[in-house]
Amino acid sequence: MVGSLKEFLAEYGNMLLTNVSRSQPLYSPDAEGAFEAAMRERLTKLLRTPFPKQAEAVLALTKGFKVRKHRGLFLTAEMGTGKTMMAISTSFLLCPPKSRTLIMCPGHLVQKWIREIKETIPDAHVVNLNRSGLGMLLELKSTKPTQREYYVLGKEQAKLHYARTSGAASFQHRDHITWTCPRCGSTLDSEPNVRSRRVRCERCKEPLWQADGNRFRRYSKAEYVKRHFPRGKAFNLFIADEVHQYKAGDTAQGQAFAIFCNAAKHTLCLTGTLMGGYSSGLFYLLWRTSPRTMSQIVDYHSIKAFSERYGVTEQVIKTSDKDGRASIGRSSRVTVRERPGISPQILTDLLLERSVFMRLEDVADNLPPFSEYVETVELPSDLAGEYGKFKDALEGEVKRALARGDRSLLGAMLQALLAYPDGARRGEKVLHPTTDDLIAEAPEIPCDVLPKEQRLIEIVQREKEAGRKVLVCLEHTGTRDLIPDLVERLEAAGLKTAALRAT
DNA sequence: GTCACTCATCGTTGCGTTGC
DNA sequence: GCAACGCAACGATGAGTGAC
Repeated sequence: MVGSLKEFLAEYGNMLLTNVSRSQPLYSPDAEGAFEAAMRERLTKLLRTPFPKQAEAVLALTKGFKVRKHRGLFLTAEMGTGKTMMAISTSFLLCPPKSRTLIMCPGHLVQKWIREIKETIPDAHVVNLNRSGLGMLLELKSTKPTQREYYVLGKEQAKLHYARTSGAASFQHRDHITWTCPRCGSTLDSEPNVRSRRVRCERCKEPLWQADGNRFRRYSKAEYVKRHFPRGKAFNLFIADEVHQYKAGDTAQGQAFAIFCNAAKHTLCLTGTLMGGYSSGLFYLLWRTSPRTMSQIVDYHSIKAFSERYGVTEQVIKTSDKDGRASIGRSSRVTVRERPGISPQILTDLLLERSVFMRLEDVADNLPPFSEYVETVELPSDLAGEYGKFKDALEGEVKRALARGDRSLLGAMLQALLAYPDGARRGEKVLHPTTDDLIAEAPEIPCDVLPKEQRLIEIVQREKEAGRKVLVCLEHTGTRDLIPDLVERLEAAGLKTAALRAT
């Protein structure tokens, strides 16, 4: 195990240096040639131009697809660097004027993608696929692109399918139920497990499940693309936003990602956190975006072998004496599990070749100055006293509950202790989540303006005098709802305030 | 019969989306 | 607005299977 970056570099630095110096980067900002010049010229046709560092990332990705003929590439960039802008610009350079690009993203980002495409690509035809029904896909199937077409789809809409119900015939007897195959009439041992699409009659292989017409009547868009669109030709480019959310092998989202990778000629994966600490998190993403390379390294069904090669595994051997009637024996059980940690070799073997990494610092020159600091404010003495008593009472109750194996108070304790300092004038009560018994109580503290609120008002007034607007984010906006109290005090101080709620 | 291995299942907390 | 659902991430356990 490696503790710090210093230790990491001490252990792996030489190996990394050797491998990196051996590899020839496909794109270098200091050695641009005719290809880059032509692409830079084409970038000027966009409605808004990428920042210089963003343009370099776009050129590198485009070159990876066009020159090195990669099928899938990764853009791993920190929040705020402009992943959306870079992906849209890449699609502009990569795809012909009559082309189709599919974007899968979290549902709340669909409108943002649509807006940014319209602001960036001249004469783009943008379609919101994140609606129920397959109408748009049916139309796509029978037509060819007439311009640069973009289809934006939320990951939930991509995966959601109809519900399944039993396809077996059931017979109610006086005191029990029996099931039979609807095709051959064979008697079944039990009701079929409809969660598995593989459940079939053992005798005639008839599927023993069917669509449940009494629930949501819908069809997964990914499944439709898989069944009705040509492999590798349905879309010129598939952009998977927040791709780390699709890393699992057999979840519905992971399957949808795999289907769209297969349906498109190229796949561009966007994320801020490509590696979540475990090597296995990259296994299916790499298999689905670079199947040819991965097939030379490890079998699709050998995620464990991949973890052993590129990650950290722990082997636990449990032994126990196990005498038989006429023998003396010892049995052991070995379990191998993956632990956090990734070999740097994964960078040189798989990632450097097909990734662009970008940090916020890289585009910092084009962004307004930014700094973060913590402003600490003391609790008023009466509130501090009550907070201490409340905390002690809660801790005692939680310890007693934990001794009984009841962990349900932990969340309540955390939220109550976080909320009381800001909501002191309302008091705080903690009830048991299941029994509703009163666990602990903190009194209301009458206070016109809390010190923290006063400090916030001073900061907002200072910004206002400098001609700047202020965005204030706070927690506890649901059951406790601290927003009205804060708005009231800001307005009393002569500040114009608007509450922006999620719904 | 033993062993190594895979697969399925359960339970937990928190978050977000969908359907009603 | 609420319930249901899906997902991540982890640990634990038991059933089933094939090689030896």
